[in-house]
Amino acid sequence: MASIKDVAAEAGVSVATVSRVLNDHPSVSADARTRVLAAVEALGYRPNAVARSLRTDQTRTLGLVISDVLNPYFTHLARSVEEEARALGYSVIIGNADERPDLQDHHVRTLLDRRIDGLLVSPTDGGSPLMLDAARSGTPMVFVDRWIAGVDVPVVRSDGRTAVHDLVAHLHGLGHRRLAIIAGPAATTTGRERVEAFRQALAAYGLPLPDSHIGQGDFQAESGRRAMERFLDLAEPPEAVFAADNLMALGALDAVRVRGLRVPDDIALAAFDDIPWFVHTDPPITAIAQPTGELGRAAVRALVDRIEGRPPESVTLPARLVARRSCGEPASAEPRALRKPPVLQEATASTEPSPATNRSQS
Amino acid sequence: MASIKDVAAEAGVSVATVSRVLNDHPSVSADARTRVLAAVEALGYRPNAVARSLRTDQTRTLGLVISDVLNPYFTHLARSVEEEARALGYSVIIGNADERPDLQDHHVRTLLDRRIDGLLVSPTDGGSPLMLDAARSGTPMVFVDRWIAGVDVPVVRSDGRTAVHDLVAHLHGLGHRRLAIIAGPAATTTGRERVEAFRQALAAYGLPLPDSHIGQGDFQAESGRRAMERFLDLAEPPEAVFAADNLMALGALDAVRVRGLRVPDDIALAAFDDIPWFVHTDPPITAIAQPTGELGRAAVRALVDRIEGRPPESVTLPARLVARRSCGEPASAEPRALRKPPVLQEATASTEPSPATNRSQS
DNA sequence: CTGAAAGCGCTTACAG
DNA sequence: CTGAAAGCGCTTACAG
Repeated sequence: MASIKDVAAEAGVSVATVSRVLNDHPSVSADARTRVLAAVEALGYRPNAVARSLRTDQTRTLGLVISDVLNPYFTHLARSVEEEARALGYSVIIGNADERPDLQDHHVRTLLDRRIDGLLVSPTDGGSPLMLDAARSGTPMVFVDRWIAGVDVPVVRSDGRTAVHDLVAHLHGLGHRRLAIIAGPAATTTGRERVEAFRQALAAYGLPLPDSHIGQGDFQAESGRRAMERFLDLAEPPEAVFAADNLMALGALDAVRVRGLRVPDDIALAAFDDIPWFVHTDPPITAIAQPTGELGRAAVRALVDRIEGRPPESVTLPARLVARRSCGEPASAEPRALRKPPVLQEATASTEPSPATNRSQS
Repeated sequence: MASIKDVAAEAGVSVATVSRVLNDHPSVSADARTRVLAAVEALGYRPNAVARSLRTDQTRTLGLVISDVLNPYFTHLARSVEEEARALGYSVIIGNADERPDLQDHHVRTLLDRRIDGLLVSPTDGGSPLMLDAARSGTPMVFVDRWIAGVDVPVVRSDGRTAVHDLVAHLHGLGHRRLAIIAGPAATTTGRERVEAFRQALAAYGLPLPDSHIGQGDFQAESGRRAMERFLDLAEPPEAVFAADNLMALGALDAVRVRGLRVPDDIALAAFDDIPWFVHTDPPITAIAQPTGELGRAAVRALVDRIEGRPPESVTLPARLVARRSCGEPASAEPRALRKPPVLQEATASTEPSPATNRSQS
């Protein structure tokens, strides 16, 4: 592979001049420039990014550590992150933690070793020493979706509180009184918050949330399945179950089906996180939708602000309830306004209609 | 951030000794080793991977350029690639081409600039000059899923021919005679092959495949939707439609639903690529399943063989038909053997039951 | 406008 | 077993 020396030799100039041409430095003669460019062309020369990074101490690369690539919510997030990063001249390296703190640490370490310019993370847990060190030692960092309390890192997330209240109102309106939740890990902010919001909303209706109606999940399908099985084994099973993420909802749906029962006839089901497939499941699933694409883009902007010395902004965007058919909604409840099928919007559009945003300084 | 010099100073040895300890070089005294290790610990030192790569001319990184991250098939593939790579001591950087040749080139270029040790690609098109150059210039490379003819690059893929024949037999057995296909781009091998296999299978039954029954898609949902609309507009619409990938099937399902029609009552639908959600759609979708995880792992092994100087092997694995309910199968046709819900197997297991494999030298 | 030189943080023959 | 030194491919003050 041709190096800058080869180019310099071919063009009859010094490597310094070649470097200047390559970096658009103003003080290069037109003549030198054309000769260098010709040499670059002739040799098919491409600068070695590794060498450049070593010298400049920047990689123009962002690290993104997500909790689970197989979760469409995070896939969507990752995609929007990469798009925005590319628009700003950065590459992104994705690390998949698979909801495992050890794997998360592995990726953080690898990313740090590669000297990425900044780190975007959606932590799987309350923060390993490594993660905390990274945050404190000044590595530019931004939390997306989930965050860790007590560290001075901007957070870009969506607030599902209002939407959860809307959901409970919706369930109540449909006549459901015995409500249950399949929660995410208590070590994650989203795991805790969704249960809290649910509990508060129930309280507003004077409804109880007994421990037997809180299933402990880990955001993965299998745990949703187990939690739903336990609910169904109860002497008096819940009438409606709210799964704190889409994969647990899928597992729960499985559990219901395996018993030969039906959603929503035998039990209602709703999920946090809306994904294209929820339109097509049997029945279509009522869910709380986050502005995922906008979240990813805002996170990148915050991180790049931080990297480039501008004050980064924490951002909180609202989530919203999308009522479909899995809670026993009457046929008319299917949102006719969404006739343009969401799968296509989500899967092919690079920008969602941007929702009203609440921004708050970090 | 502490450098090797700081460690050397702290330990009272030369940087060469520090380097030897870090790289497990045998000729280091026990004493020096302990002092170095202590210094590393004390300073929280982590070797700079950028500097190491520049010096050793290897990054221990693989590039993976996939056609579309939002496609669960590729997400699954990417995950298994990362797992196997990690097991072999490599990192992987994923580039999402979004089925766009220009974006694909962007990622290949970026990856090459970073001097990744090898490249795994599932080409979106017939091969840009850049891609061809890379292949010919000796960059270790392996094609996964899709490939480009005429270049000497090992291919790891699955052969769907038999499964497509099985599908046609299945459709024929259910009484369908007017069959149609939503094809992938002719510029991709999988796009062409699936149509070819379908055409041959139809011929075996003496069934025609008129041009009006070949919808041209691009592997994305929107194109499946449009193709299905055109089929439904036909004076005599097909009785069964085979979508050449899962996203186009989803789009097609949408188109059917929007017209107020039902699958399979009004029209049967089958898809290439099986994904966890197909179990839960309404109706559950009959699909051709690839051994995706095994494909990803085999591709990594082939690439690493190539990188480390061993002869790489092309691998072809069989795909298989999974009959469900979307083609008008009788209720008993739902695979009871699969009672353990596929969503959980796919989403949480890291290894599928390994299918019989056909291996052929590249 | 241009080039010689230093240096980024490592690894690795070479000499001892 | 150990260290001094060269060098990987760049960029960038510094001097001219």
